[in-house]
Amino acid sequence: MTEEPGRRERKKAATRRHIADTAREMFLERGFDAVGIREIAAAADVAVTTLFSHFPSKEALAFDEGQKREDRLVQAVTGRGAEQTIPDALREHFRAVVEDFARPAAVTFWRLVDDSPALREYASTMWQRHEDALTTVIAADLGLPKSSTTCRAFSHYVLGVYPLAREAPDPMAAVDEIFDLITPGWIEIDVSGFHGAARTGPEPYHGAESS
Amino acid sequence: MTEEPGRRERKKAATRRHIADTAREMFLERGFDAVGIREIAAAADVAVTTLFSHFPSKEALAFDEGQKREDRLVQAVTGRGAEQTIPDALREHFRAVVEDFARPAAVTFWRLVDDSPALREYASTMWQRHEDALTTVIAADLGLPKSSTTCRAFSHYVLGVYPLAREAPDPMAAVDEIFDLITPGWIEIDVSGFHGAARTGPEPYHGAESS
DNA sequence: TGTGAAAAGCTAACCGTTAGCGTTATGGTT
DNA sequence: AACCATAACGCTAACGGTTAGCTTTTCACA
Repeated sequence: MTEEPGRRERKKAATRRHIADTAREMFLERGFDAVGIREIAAAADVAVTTLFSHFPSKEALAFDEGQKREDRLVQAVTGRGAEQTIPDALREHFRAVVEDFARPAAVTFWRLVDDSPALREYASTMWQRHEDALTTVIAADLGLPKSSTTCRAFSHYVLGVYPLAREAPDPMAAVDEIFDLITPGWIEIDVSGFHGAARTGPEPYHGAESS
Repeated sequence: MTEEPGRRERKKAATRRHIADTAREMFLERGFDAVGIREIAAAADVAVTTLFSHFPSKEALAFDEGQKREDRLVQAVTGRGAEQTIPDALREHFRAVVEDFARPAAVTFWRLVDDSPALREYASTMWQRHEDALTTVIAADLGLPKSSTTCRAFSHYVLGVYPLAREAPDPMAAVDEIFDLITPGWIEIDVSGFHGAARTGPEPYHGAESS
């Protein structure tokens, strides 16, 4: 599956990387809104249609690692230690994310985002998608239906750390504050399983899906 | 202030209503994405520029009562009874919202929204704006800074009921479930004031705003 | 070497939105 | 009663992101 990619796929990946790099440079230099798609395509020496065959939108050019971010989030839940609860795993994950946000490259990137309404909105819809992914993986882990209100509420609450951690004066403290509010008392009200450790063999939910 | 509007403002309001009505009809008949702005303007017999002088975007044509919704939400906090806590006031508010969602007109409207990615995204950014408004009003009510992590986390959590209440099989139960999770134990960890009643004279926060 | 498919390209548009500028109607002021 | 500032509306033309339709190039594999 992940064998030698072959020349074709290597070239494709190279084109993709070249477009993204060119765009990022231009964005950082002149701002997201001040750079047009046609300009980027010209600068990268590709056709506009080629650009859109690699990226679904202009915003996706700037936010390239979005999928990786989501994968890491899901991984934090599925790949947690056998003795670790879901909230603890997520706290650990977000502490790492916050450290990542502090990197100089990340700082300049997020400044770029803050300067563009289009990018800000794209970011918040990205958190939304992450929320869906987190709900799915937690529900699967606990053997609950994806539509479980508690699962959704929990994921929604947790994903709130993204914007908070970016805007708080002390992001790491904000993360801890958020997770400290998830007391056993809160969670145990409805889903005692949340504080259980990782399952060895998850029992998938087989409830009703549609009428 | 709210005196006789005068012929000018009456005509303006009439134009606005006429545009919105025309658009809503067309949307319901053919779907949001299948109707173009130029078509709507032609059907309402106004210029495209006139349309955009009344509504900031195509989506705003469908989502007309967005601002009213936000006002009611804020009102639920500021206008709550002297003996009512913020969570209780919000629970009551959202129970009413859920009943509103059940109206036949609302049902068809939200079906329209669900069928259009553009409208769905617009809705979620609307919840976002509501979140900001709720944070502001709660922070003011409690005399905390707007940037208070707990305030923001709380507002974020609460606003999660909008999508949940729309998608849950039993919306009313979902609302109660969400608010039942807000235990005194949870809130008291950080903001004991959340469970206090309405203030008679709020003491505004005077802390540091920048650097 | 030939063949089929993926990748890249070109042209020309569509669609939401806005800028620039002119026209008319209205409300308040002299 | 004449007048003017301005709000409301209209027209034209464009901008910028995105896509459809179709051709050309590049590669994998026989």
